Amino acid sequence: MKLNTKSRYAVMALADMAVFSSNNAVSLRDISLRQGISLLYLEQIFLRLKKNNIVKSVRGINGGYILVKSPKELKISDILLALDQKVKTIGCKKDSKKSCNGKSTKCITHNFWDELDIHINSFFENKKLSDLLKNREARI
Amino acid sequence: MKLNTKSRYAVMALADMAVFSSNNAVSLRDISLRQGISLLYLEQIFLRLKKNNIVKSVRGINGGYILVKSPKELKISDILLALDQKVKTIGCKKDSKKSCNGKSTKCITHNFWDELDIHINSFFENKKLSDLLKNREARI
DNA sequence: AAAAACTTGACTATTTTAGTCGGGTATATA
DNA sequence: TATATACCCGACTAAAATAGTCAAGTTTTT
Repeated sequence: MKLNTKSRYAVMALADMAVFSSNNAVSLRDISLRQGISLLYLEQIFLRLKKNNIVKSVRGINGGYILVKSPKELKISDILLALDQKVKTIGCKKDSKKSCNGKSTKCITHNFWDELDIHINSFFENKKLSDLLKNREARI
Repeated sequence: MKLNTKSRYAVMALADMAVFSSNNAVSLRDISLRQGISLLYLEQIFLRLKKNNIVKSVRGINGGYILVKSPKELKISDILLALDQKVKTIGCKKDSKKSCNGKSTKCITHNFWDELDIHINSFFENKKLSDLLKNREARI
């Protein structure tokens, strides 16, 4: 089980912004250099962050991106939602359009995966971007 | 983020066994019919469950599989471990053999993913197979 | 003997993932 | 006003993972 790199890099990049923006826009180029993430890939990621109103952009020279909310208010779940389209993580079966086991009732494991889903999502709901920055020994 | 179907089907199949074994071996054919999972696929899954000592097999007519531990003692994490080889779920970067960001220090998000990992794994550690069977409205 | 059921490795089609490419557009500053 | 910087955006692709099948067994009960 893993999150895709888009989500992980998004969290990383936004954390970087939280550290390095001093009311200025932060350019992808700088993030790319500091975090070692491909610039082209970052562009793709920020496109979606922008569409989902996590960041806003400033064009032209000295442009870049700015966090829409403060790190204290930005939930990690908001970030993941912007990239994954779904907070629903795990289901019983692949094709869950039909019922879990092709029958009318819920399958044995149905409630279990629901519980897990809640467990994981509440973690992301309760974490703010600013929480990542506390007590870190690691600086860029 | 999702678990692969092997893991999900394994949990489903073992839950089925917990319900339907009455001290008899349970055949994959029966599980396949009840749960709507391909027999051939179940074979592949049970091979690994057997290797990891989650089930033992009885060959020949009336054969099948038997849970090694009781459902009350069998942790979900044991099952996932048998199929995934790893409980480690998420890291900062794809190639985490090197450090997270190609530098010597830990990256900004490193501790965060570690926390998440613990959060998820403790869920699996604390759930027993028997827990899935409680209060279920859904029967096969 | 025959049938049921486990055993095992190899194989394959499909999907997902990670990431690149190319050709834009906007804007600050010299 | 030229130009460099930086955002914008859809399309594309190579590689890996996934889900599942196939074939050819072996073992054991009846």
